[in-house]
Amino acid sequence: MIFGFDEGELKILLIKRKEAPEEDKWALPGYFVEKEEALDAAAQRVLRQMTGLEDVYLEQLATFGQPGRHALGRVITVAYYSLVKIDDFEPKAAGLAREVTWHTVHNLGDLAFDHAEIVAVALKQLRESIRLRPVGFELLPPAFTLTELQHLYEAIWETELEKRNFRKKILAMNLLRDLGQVQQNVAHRPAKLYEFDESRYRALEKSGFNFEVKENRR
Amino acid sequence: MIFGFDEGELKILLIKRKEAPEEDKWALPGYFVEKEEALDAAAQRVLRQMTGLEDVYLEQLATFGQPGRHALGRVITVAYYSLVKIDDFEPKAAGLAREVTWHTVHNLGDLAFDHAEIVAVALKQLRESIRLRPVGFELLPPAFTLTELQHLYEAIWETELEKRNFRKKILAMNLLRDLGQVQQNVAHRPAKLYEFDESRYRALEKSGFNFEVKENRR
DNA sequence: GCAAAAGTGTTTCATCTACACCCATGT
DNA sequence: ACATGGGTGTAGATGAAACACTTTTGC
Repeated sequence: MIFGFDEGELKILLIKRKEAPEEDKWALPGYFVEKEEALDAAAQRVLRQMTGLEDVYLEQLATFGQPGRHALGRVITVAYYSLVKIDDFEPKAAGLAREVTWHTVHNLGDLAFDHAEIVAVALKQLRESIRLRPVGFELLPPAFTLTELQHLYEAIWETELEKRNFRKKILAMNLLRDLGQVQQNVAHRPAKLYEFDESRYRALEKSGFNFEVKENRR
Repeated sequence: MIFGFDEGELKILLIKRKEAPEEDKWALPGYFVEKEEALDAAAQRVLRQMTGLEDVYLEQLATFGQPGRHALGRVITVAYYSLVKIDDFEPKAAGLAREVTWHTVHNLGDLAFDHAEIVAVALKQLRESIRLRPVGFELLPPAFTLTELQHLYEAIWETELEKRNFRKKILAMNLLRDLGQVQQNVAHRPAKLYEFDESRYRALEKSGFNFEVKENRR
């Protein structure tokens, strides 16, 4: 699964299959693991083939192996999900795909095979994951505003957060570096741009710090 | 992986292999998935064959598929872990096993294949899991004391907790039912026995309650 | 009566929550 | 000058942390 964030919405990259079974249905991108290939390497390879991206956040999710989940025989899927910065690439149809596009993650409609279930599991994990680890930043451009970050959490949690407390909480963690720059050409007071300070996070983590964002609803 | 809790220690059930490769090394119990068997069903089957137990907590952990991790060919392992009440059964050697015994989970020594890595991943997940969900009770007998529960957390987290605050926190959740019974034949004031009220937990969960045990070190 | 663990209350401090107004920019 | 979102401070409530002593049993 490839997650992205754009226009305030959590998106997922789907392909429209050009082959049976499940021809013309939307499906998760994926392909077979090679004979002597590690699972992580296979996930990275498929991701690279789909997006051209390397060095992105990639994590194993779960393995799905119900008999009968694929019409042509027993297929066991080791699902991975990755978080990408959505404007780092332009989706192009290739391989199994007739079309490749971003879909808003809520209301995906029917998906091929058991892919709806896989997406549901991924979403559940993603929601937990952004709460307890600073992975949300993987979905944002290198420089972002606090409001963008808040909208990211709101999109993933499907909730609205209280602005002042969210900002206070995030800034109090001391993990964002103020870039000294502001937005350009916006018809309102321009917001400050920040970047995530990964090295500081690693240092704090070692000394027992725990990242946590509370779900402080509005 | 089969976790148990006994004598204040977190234990794991290991088999001593009676066949090459890795003969006579301690290994995680496991076996092949059948041709038309679901993964969950296979995990349950292996667990039943090892312990005779059914209806226990069982959860998929992760999938391990490095080429070369098994000497005789490519083996991909879908690891599950289960939490059992340790005195519900007596381990008996069978199948691949020359011996089957409980081992204290810290300082396991060398394990067969990459099983040490699998145990490490499981431990990490178990630590998170007992913090955020009431799964610790799966490791305790149906009636337990608060001190036993505390020792369970201490064993899994490898830390010491502050007694009063731990008890206050746990009791405040209102998830334990006082059985009105006390320990028998102990050379000190007998402790009250409690049971976990699962139906109350399910109800609270639906109305937005989140189980969480803080790591309040002593 | 002594050893051993069970059980309990309160104060202090930190964090969370709720809330309303001024600021900087483009048009 | 107005519309738009950016940005901030504080008081009150809540929860966490730290602390020592009394109780009940077996021997």
